Amino acid sequence: MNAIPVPGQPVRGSRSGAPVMALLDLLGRRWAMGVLWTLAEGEPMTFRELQAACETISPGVLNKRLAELREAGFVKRGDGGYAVTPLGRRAFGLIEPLGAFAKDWAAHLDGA
Amino acid sequence: MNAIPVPGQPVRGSRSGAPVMALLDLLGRRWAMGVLWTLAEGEPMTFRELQAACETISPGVLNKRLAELREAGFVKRGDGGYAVTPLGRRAFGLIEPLGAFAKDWAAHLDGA
DNA sequence: ATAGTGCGCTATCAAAATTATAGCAAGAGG
DNA sequence: CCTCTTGCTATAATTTTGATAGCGCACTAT
Repeated sequence: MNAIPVPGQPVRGSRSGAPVMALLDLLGRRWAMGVLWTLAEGEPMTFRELQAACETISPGVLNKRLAELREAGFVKRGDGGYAVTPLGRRAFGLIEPLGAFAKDWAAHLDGA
Repeated sequence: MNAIPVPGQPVRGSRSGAPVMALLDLLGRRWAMGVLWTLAEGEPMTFRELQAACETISPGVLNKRLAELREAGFVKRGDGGYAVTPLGRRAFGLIEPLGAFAKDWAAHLDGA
């Protein structure tokens, strides 16, 4: 199985492994931000709840993303299922504004 | 060729096409955020400059991401090459804080 | 006119990631 | 024991991405 991108090591997109590039690699994987988003809004959630909330994710991918997010320290397993860690919550705080922006974007695409 | 995710249409991750899910689909594609980031910092850039700045991106993928980002209204072509649009700059403004966060994350991974 | 040079890509094929689907193993409740 | 739920694993099909070659055009120098 392949490891998570680690700052300081070469990652997809940067041989130098600039931290931000490692993070973009990690979060840019399909579903990664979606899982974090969904979980942050409804924690704690069981595997199947999460799967249902994500509508179309497959268990293999969900499991892989969870493993990565856990290894990265954004998500943990506890009572009641999966939940975000404090670090994960900070990450979510950063992507949350995308929600409002997305609405403007939608309007932009309609309008012109 | 496949279209960009559009808010209001089913996208990967949401049959309802919540705007944020469409945006996460678009930006979650490999290299999408990296290209936006790189471009926002060095605009305007030619295709080849961008390719060089991204170190390991292949021209096929770069071209595809550029087409998507252009269709989404985040990037445009003008004199001197590609540049971000005002909307794209706003998007960049949202992902830029990930840079600082990534450093904390790196420290977190080291520390514990 | 001809021969370079750089640019924006397209073509092609291999490798990797993602998807859909089936279903197993373990624990709970009856 | 039987059934149900939960957390995943297995497998194969499909899509995406990655690496590399090189085309067609514009421009320049010869």
